[in-house]
Amino acid sequence: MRYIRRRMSTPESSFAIVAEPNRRAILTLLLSSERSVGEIQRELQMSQPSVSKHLRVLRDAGFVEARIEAQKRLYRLKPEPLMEIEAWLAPFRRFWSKHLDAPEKHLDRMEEEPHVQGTTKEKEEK
Amino acid sequence: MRYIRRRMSTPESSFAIVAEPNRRAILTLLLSSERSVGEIQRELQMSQPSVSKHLRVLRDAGFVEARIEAQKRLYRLKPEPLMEIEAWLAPFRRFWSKHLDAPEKHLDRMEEEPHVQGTTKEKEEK
DNA sequence: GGCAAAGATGCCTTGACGGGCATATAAATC
DNA sequence: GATTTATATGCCCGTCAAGGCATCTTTGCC
Repeated sequence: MRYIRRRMSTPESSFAIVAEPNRRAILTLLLSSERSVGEIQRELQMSQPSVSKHLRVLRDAGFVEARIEAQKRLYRLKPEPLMEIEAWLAPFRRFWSKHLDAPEKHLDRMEEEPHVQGTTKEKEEK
Repeated sequence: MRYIRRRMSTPESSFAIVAEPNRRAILTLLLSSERSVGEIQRELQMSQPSVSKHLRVLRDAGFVEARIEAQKRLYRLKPEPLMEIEAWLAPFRRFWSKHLDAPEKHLDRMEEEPHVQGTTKEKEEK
């Protein structure tokens, strides 16, 4: 009984995984409790194959893990990948906690120097 | 002198923006101080057009703002979009702080029930 | 005005990803 | 073993984003 190690997506891509709206929805769902594919499908109104595929991606990336119960697969959250994202954000948190104390400073400066909204003269729309 | 409002990407997509590695690199760079396109280009070893394009995306999404100095454009961070991401993560933080206190629980259960690593019998590689 | 430096855009090509649909697998039941 | 329920995969297609390269703008300077 040998286990083939599933290719884990590089830590790098944790962000890419979460970039998909349906996947975020799934993760949020799992926050309250583990769920079967069918339950997720119903609650999020997506097709079964779609749910399975997203779960596959999430599992490969370590965001979730599954447990078998009869024909069902019960998926639940795993914390690590999201913690990586947290970790990346940490330095920024320090940054903005500094800047949000005095947001006026920001705004003020904004008005003086005409805010760069694109260098080329703005074309209508587009 | 009318300002055309630039289409801001929906809050939704903040995640997608950060999913791009080069953009994350740029944001991290800007953490220490504002920078010109040329500086970013050199420090990150990317082509100038690429840098400009990413900055454009970042600016449209509100991650950065620019300031003019001579022919240069000095870009600097804006906190809001990253804070949105933080906000989304918050509920999960609560989740895992619960689960990491006793990670053994996790692991133990894992060993009893054979961990589902894909339902179909694993094929070599692939 | 003409030139140079610094950026911004446009166009094209390529590759990755997500959805739909059909189908293969798994597990339980009779 | 056949059938049913619950999932996982394969395949095809359309879309969209990123990089490369060439080119247009902007701004400063002479």
